[in-house]
Amino acid sequence: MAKKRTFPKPSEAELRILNVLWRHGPSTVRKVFEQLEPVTQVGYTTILKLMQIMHDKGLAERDERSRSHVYSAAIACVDVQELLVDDLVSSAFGGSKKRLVLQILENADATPDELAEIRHILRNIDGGAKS
Amino acid sequence: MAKKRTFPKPSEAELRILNVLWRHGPSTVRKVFEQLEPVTQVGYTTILKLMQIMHDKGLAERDERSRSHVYSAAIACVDVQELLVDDLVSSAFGGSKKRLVLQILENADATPDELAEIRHILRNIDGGAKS
DNA sequence: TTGACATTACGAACGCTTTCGTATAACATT
DNA sequence: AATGTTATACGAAAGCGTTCGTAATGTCAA
Repeated sequence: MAKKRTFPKPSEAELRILNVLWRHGPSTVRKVFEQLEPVTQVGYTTILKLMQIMHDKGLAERDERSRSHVYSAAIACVDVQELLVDDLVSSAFGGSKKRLVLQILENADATPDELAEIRHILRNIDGGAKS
Repeated sequence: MAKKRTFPKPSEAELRILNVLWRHGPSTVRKVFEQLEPVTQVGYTTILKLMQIMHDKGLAERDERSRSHVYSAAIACVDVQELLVDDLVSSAFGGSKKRLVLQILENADATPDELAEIRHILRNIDGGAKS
């Protein structure tokens, strides 16, 4: 059977940090801080604390060999995306991924023809879920 | 310009209640409780309190004319869905709805041809966002 | 070595969500 | 009217996420 990664759902602040780690690879707290500070306006020790917590939770790994610990994401971006999507789908789309996709597409500017096409393709998705 | 509904992001418990209100229409606390209790195992006064808070926040309206107040969703399902999707997209998909859709479709069983088709259609979406 | 600086560790506070116990009020039944 | 039932209102506690101040520790240059 397929391997099943299981990890806690990252919080919003944790997700911001994960995004930096995914984009920049293994980084010190300072590096992450420098990326986030202009945006979030948050202090250095806050980022530090969050990253320590992420390490405790298993969301991040760290290399302690040098004084400035080097953190890296312990979970794949795509896995988190999948978790969050599943979460959203089950809490706000009645468990149907199809509905989520359709909802997005309908709010976009696609022609009726294109939409019909997509509907057809989507028939595969969502095994038993209602349309 | 288009009307712009603005409301706070519903919490998880609030979303569970909203789902009941959307599905069943205007309901008393007891009705909502009866729907959720088997699933969430939570007490009556908890649901009551939550629904009162939702009323305060403007997420729900209530008719107090009869002793048992009748609550109804003050926001449309599709509006909440849009809010949550935008939230997810900006926090976990680099702001690109296209990436979200593609991610879902790739995890589904669609043929390469179909995927190519969808990619083509998606070119419209996501004005400037990178693919 | 000593002082300045950077880094980690720790603890605490604050806000928000979720939960429930208890009090109070309205209603129904006898 | 008295009693039991059902509703709302209120307050408080517990849990989690986020934030930061401060202490402790390591590093490096003068």
